Amino acid sequence: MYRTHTCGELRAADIDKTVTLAGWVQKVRNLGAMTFIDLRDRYGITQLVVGEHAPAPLRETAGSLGREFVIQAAGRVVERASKNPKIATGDVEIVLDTVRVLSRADTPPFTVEENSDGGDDLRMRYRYLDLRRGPLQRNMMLRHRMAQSARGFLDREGFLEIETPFLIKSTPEGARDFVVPSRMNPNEFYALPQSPQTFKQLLMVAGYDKYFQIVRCFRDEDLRADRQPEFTQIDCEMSFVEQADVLDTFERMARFMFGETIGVEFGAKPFRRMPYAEAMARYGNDKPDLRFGMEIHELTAMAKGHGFGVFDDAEYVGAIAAAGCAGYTRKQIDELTEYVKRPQIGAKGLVWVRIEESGEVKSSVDKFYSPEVLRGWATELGASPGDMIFVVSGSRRLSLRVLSELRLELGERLGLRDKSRFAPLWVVDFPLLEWDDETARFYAMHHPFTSPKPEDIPMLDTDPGAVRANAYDFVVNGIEIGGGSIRIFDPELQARMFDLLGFTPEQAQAQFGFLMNAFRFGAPPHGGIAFGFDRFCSLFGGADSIRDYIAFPKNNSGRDVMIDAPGTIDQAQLDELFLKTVTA
RNA sequence: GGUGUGGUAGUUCAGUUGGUUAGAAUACCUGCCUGUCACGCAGGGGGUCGCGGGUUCGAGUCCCGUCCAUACCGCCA
Repeated sequence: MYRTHTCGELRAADIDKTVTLAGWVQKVRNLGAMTFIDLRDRYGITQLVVGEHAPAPLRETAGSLGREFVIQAAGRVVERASKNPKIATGDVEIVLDTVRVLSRADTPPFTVEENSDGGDDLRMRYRYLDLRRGPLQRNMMLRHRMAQSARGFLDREGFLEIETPFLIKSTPEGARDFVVPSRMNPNEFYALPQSPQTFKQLLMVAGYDKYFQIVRCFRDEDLRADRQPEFTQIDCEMSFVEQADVLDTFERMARFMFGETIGVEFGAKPFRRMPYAEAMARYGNDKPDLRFGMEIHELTAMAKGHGFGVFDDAEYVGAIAAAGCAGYTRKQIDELTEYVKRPQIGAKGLVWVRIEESGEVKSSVDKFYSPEVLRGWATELGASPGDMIFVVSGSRRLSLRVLSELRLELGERLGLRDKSRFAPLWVVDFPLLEWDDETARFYAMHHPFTSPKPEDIPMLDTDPGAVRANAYDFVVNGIEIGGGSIRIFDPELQARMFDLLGFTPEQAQAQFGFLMNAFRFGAPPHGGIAFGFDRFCSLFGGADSIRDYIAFPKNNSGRDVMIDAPGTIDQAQLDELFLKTVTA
């Protein structure tokens, strides 16, 4: 037996016990006659001490220990002369009788401590050392607890966890696929799933009316702080449900996970449900951050006809009111202007209206607008003395985008985006289709299996762009955590959808024939949802990046810098995969 | 594919207008130290200034190219 206790469990009650610990040496403090050793494992840190009366070999071994050596140390638990309230085991220490080096270690490239001195790239290359650190270990434990809590909830609700294949078929729609060559089928390729979407629908046809899977998904697209090429979804599907049933079930799951893993409760009131159109109009965004107000108000009618050409010619004029920001200096306003004029956002300019504490209004457009008109804007926005109004104009689409970015930036600057607060909501009634100018066709906003709202079905022929879908997103703090829909289960309607999306019947049959065929053998009404589990974890952990919630993530270029993947393969492997048809 | 930021000691960074032998902290090594827990004190070693080219009497510093990292835009049904 290598140990009797972990490095995190000894307390004052254990005093006088003889114990054996094993772990990694975090730090050696040699004071001459006595040596202190911080011994770490994933449960905590325990201080070991070798005193002046210890035998010479023991003192020698203790003095020779380096960072990250793995040792086994035995001794007696004693009360500390000076306690350390910063660690859980800080009341006690172990007076060593023996210490054995189980494994030596090179000097680590960065300090393996709570706050490492290493940069991101280096920590990624030595991820196994980074994972020894408290912050990463706590992230991994949070992730584990969240997975267990979701699994437990779904199990109790009668969901079956069923695995679906990773080697499937490539589809041209949606994200790029990772492809895998097939040795036994020369010049043919599997694709890794972007999601188990079609399989879970087939499971519904098969009668497994409540399915879930905590499953890896793959998308060969560019990365972000919150996007990895392989990521994990809590993927769920239910039969004989309407949208309200799905939202109810997974709202309960979310509440359960919040409560059980981070102790956050939301009270009895259901999560807010906001139509997509309302989210766009009030927040300029389909995933609004509801931790703060500062809503967008349209001023188009009020702003036109006063001789200010920029607004007169604009399709849309809109504004937000920043509470308490009337004191913003010219420099601060310029900064914000520059911020929204960056190419990523694309504003042409930013008009400001200052409402002084005295009630007097001042603006960058005083030449065109009387104080009465500007006060009218303030009333529309609900702005009070001491507030600053920012006005943006242009196309509706661009203006809302600018106002959305500006709102989030101001929220950030004003400290309104508190990571310890959570504002969940359901965004519902997404458009079914999105027009793409470049290819001059409609694309499914969610995916081609999403059902239109029954009352909008007549518009499929007259105005497809206006058709709303039975699709919903779960949004928390401006982050899309989950999304799903009620699916089409009528083969006729599904065929019509493919037609709208520009598929010929042959193409539809070739791509998705297996699903449409299945629907001909008794498909139940069904729908579901998938949660981005990595994002869920980083949200709970209060982080912006999902990387520190994934044990072995990829870097910005999709590389694993630790194992140096992807890499080339040798010619023999290539030959086996590709040359059979050529040589046959 | 695009834009911004960065690349200097093992590590994190500073480095002025282009000018002597490129610095600090930390880590590492040696010595001293009986209550440390960011231990302390004294000393020491450690540099292809990402790479390639150019301008210049002279380049860490300026220019061009390139690679890498990172944030974002495009993209992500």
